Amino acid sequence: LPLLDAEGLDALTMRRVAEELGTGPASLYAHVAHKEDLVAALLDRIIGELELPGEPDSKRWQEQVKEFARRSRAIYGRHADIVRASIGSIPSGDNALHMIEWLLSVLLAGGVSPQVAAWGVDILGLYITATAYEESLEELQHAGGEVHWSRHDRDPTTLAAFQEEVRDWFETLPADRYPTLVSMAGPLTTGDDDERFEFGLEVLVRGIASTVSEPRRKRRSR
Amino acid sequence: LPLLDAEGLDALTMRRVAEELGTGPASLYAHVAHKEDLVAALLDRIIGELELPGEPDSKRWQEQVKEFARRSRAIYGRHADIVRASIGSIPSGDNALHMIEWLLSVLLAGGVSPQVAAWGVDILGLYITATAYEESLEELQHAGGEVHWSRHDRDPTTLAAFQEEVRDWFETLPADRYPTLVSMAGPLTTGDDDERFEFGLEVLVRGIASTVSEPRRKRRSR
DNA sequence: ACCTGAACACCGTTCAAGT
DNA sequence: ACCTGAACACCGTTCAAGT
Repeated sequence: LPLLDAEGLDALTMRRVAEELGTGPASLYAHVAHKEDLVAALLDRIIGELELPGEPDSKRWQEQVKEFARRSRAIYGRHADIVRASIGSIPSGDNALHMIEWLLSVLLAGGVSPQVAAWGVDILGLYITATAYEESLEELQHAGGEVHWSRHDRDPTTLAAFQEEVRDWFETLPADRYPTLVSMAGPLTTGDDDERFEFGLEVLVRGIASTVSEPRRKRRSR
Repeated sequence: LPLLDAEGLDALTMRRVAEELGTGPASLYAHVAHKEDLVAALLDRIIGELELPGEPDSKRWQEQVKEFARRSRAIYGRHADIVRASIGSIPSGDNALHMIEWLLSVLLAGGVSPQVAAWGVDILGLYITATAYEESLEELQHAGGEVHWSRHDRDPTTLAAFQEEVRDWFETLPADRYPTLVSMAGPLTTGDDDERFEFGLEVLVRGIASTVSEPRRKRRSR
């Protein structure tokens, strides 16, 4: 885990792990069948860090789903690009199952149909992991041949400078071929990762909520 | 390209490509700076296969966005797991820029705000590539040490058998720990890739459309 | 400008042999 | 049951040397 956090998934080779443990690479195969096994175990360990945001509450289901997504993203963000290992696999560890169990029951509590809840879990998971993976790539720092992860040196100054650079690039594209791209250089480079993540979350939750038929409003609430 | 299509991105090593071209791996570095360059060129070549679904039409923008997504998915599906190379990078090839230009103008034609259009392109791209990547992993076939890609041998019988297997697995989970998972075994294993893709697309387009304030309906149309 | 052979510094995994 | 050294069959990239 320390090796992963410091240098990322690519540095997590059987040889480096073995070295860290003071042994040779072949010895690891007494404990795991493949490298994949080792990474899957590490991933479930990390998913276990997630604290689910309370009991399903039908009145707050949309906020609960969002809070779940935010926490998931934060945890992946803390562990380099481990999330890459979770893309395209239904995680089946104990911690992952608890997570899915919780998310399903929140959606059901919200009045979402079983089919939409099932597929909704899929698409929310896809969104969270794909976003976290993209963001993990931004954190990658090459320094003297070594690769380092760092979530917090993206200070506002650096981000602003980077966005300005990209905006300039958009603005200098040939306006006859890409008129919209050129004119949208501003919006295209607006917003940090947090804002973008919230936007996508809002789109997804609204889309899922739109499948729920509004219950008749009570004459007097309370 | 034939090597990619037949054996996938992992088989696309500098050595194999060189062999295919009747030369040695070092010779490739006279034409590309890194392997990444080669893969990026291949990716833009493939994005070029996409036929954009006509001029932006404000009355059909939602259907146009969906059709664009379907075609993108289909093209990635035809080329093994090349889409993996596009995750987490803003593709900047000529063909990719045209694609973004078109999608932005469709969203704007639909009355979506510039900011939502910009972020909407992001999230739609994320959805398409992440889905296509997940699906590409399903197509992977190991045969005698060799890896093969095949989109069409997922016949309905095989799919049904696979879904039944997963459903049985869900149903045999401990019901006291995972009550919802067990009771939802049915919905969780319902639907093929096409249905799931359409569902996610519907959710996203509804979510984006929900940001557009409905224009006053004309008293008499036509 | 383009190509080459040979090498460097790595990989995941296997396997016979040990304790 | 667990561990080991050595090897196998690979990687991407570099570099001096060639045309």
